[in-house]
Amino acid sequence: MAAHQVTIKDIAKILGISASTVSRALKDHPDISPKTKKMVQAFAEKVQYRPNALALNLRRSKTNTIGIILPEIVHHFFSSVLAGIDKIAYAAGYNVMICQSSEDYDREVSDAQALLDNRVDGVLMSLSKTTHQYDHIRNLIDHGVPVVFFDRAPEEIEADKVIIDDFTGSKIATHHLIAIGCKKILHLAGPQHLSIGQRRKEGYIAALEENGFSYNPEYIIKCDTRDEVFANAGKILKMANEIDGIFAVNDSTAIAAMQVLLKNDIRIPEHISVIGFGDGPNATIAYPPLSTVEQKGIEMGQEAVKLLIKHIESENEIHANETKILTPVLRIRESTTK
Amino acid sequence: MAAHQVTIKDIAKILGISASTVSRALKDHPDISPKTKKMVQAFAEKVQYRPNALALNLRRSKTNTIGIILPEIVHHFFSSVLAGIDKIAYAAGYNVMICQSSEDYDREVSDAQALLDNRVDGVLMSLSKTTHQYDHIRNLIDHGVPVVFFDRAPEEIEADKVIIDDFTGSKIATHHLIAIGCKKILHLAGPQHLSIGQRRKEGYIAALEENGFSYNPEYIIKCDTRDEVFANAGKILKMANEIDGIFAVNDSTAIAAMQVLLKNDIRIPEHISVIGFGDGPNATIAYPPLSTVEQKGIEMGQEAVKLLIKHIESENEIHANETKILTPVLRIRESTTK
DNA sequence: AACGACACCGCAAACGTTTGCGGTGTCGTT
DNA sequence: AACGACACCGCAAACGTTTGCGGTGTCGTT
Repeated sequence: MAAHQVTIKDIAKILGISASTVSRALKDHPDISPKTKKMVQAFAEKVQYRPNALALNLRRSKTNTIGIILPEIVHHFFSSVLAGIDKIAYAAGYNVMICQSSEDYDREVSDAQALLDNRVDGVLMSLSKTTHQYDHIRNLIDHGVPVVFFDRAPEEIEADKVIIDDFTGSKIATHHLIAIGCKKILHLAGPQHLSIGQRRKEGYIAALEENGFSYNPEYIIKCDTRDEVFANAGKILKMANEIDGIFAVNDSTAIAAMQVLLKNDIRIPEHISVIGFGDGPNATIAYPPLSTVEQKGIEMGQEAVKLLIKHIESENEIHANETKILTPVLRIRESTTK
Repeated sequence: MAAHQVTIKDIAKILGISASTVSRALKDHPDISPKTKKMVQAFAEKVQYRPNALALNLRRSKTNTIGIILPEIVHHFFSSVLAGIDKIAYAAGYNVMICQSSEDYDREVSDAQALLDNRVDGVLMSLSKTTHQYDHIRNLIDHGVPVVFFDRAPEEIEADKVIIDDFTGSKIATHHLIAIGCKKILHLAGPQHLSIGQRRKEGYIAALEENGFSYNPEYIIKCDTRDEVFANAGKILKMANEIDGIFAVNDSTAIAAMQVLLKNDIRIPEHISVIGFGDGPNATIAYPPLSTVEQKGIEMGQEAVKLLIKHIESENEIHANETKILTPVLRIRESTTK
């Protein structure tokens, strides 16, 4: 056991011909006689010859591998994106190499370097929350590695991007709250240096203004994780008498907020209506089922990897950067059904 | 732009020395004079030289890459395992190449082949539900690729394995139901050709017998996904009058069952107590919060990759296969708190 | 008889590294 | 003067492929 894999050289030696002939016979090159081809192909089949991908990669300096850098694997949205990527990549004959930055800038930088060292054909990437500069990304691009961003994309970098229309999405969500009668809406917001956090806040503000409501900065709290909700529970409960609606930047924040409110006998949606953003499986499992804005991770992954493969395989044609914007859809459930 | 990466040859040519000297200077080999070392190292630093991983891999036929084959990425348990793997692997200097079989045997076979072609140093794997034969795995092992299974492992294959003690886990869960007064307990079971499904059923049966209950085969339904619960809703509701407890093979099945029961005005836990298996974030979000058996995905991933790395780096010492059994812990929540 | 056309195959270099081995040059010692 | 010890460096082969180029052999044609 631990048998070494049979190589072209092995076949050549055993069959008494040169490695070049074996190589050509295997790929049906016209220079090789039918008799030799048959012999080589039959023998290769018999010994289960498989080309060594390492050698191929080195030769053509192409690896048929796509690198992925994302903030967290254990996160329903990102793992759906992964699933979408994987499906298309597999069908197109690419492998995927995955790195998670764990929302850490330094890790993101070293991941980018590792992918470059391994000569991946392209990189799919979503920024970590702690990333404020982009030299590691420019480094990839300067070395000819195509980069496509999904979800969290930097405005400063020219590249293909697949994002959802966060502005419109949160505008729709806020409009919905207003439509069912909410007048004082709290926004649990994401970090403002990520366009995603910023856009969602802007959509919220725009919806208020379109409805002639004055926008109250006190009704915006930076709070975008379950833990932050619990940390800010006092603050939120103190406002609970004033407000009648909450729009949270993501579902798990919305759900945690609902749990805090329910525990303090504040009824949802009768007292406060709540809407989230994302539509993972949690939304349907939550109590009450959470209204939210659907953010199709699988579709985002598929679109991103399609753009990347197109870029990779278009070789040296000039490449015009594309930004694909997915339009979000409102999913109304019981948390906003009075 | 699209600048090609600088190589040892480039450095050698520019500095007017041989590639061998550059190579040795970079790794501080004693044969090289301090002056040359300084010169090479300074220059390499300046031009940001990075070794080409492809060439290194070919040379030492080692890739510093770990292959992973798992059924689904979009699944909280598996994505936590991934996160656990990634953390340890990254710290140890390994990259990870991930393939999802999507519960499809053919895909699993071709994934295994792809990992072999890419000469990964080892494989971490959890079987798909449709895998009933193991030649693709034997093929890996026969070619000297260490394989470590996690969670879903075949009994027929000799290899390192990290599993949880499914038998004890479900025995504990069933005992708990009995302890709070349940006498007729329905088991929503997993597929019986996977040891995981089988063991959990056996634990359920053992708990019944230890308490002197007769075991009723009609109280076992093959049903281990949300969709299957909805498909079997009629059957389950028909039994709802007789039974007073449900032990489901996993959390999402348990939660779907609770939703079906609640919709038909059957109260939980007053009328029927429900317990699951897994303890993902869904359990705390469910209504009522779901009692379950904790199955630490992150820890499982970490243990599995540690075993694998140990195997990889022990080289040619004889390797005794280990099976690591993680002990599950009961998490009591409101779904079983009368 | 000589030449061209064609079929078929192998040499060698290349991708970017590493490393055993041998070679040169400079000392100090006898 | 000759030798040994040592420092320092380069050649060449190797990992497993691919591919341009050239080479040989067999025809048929004139």
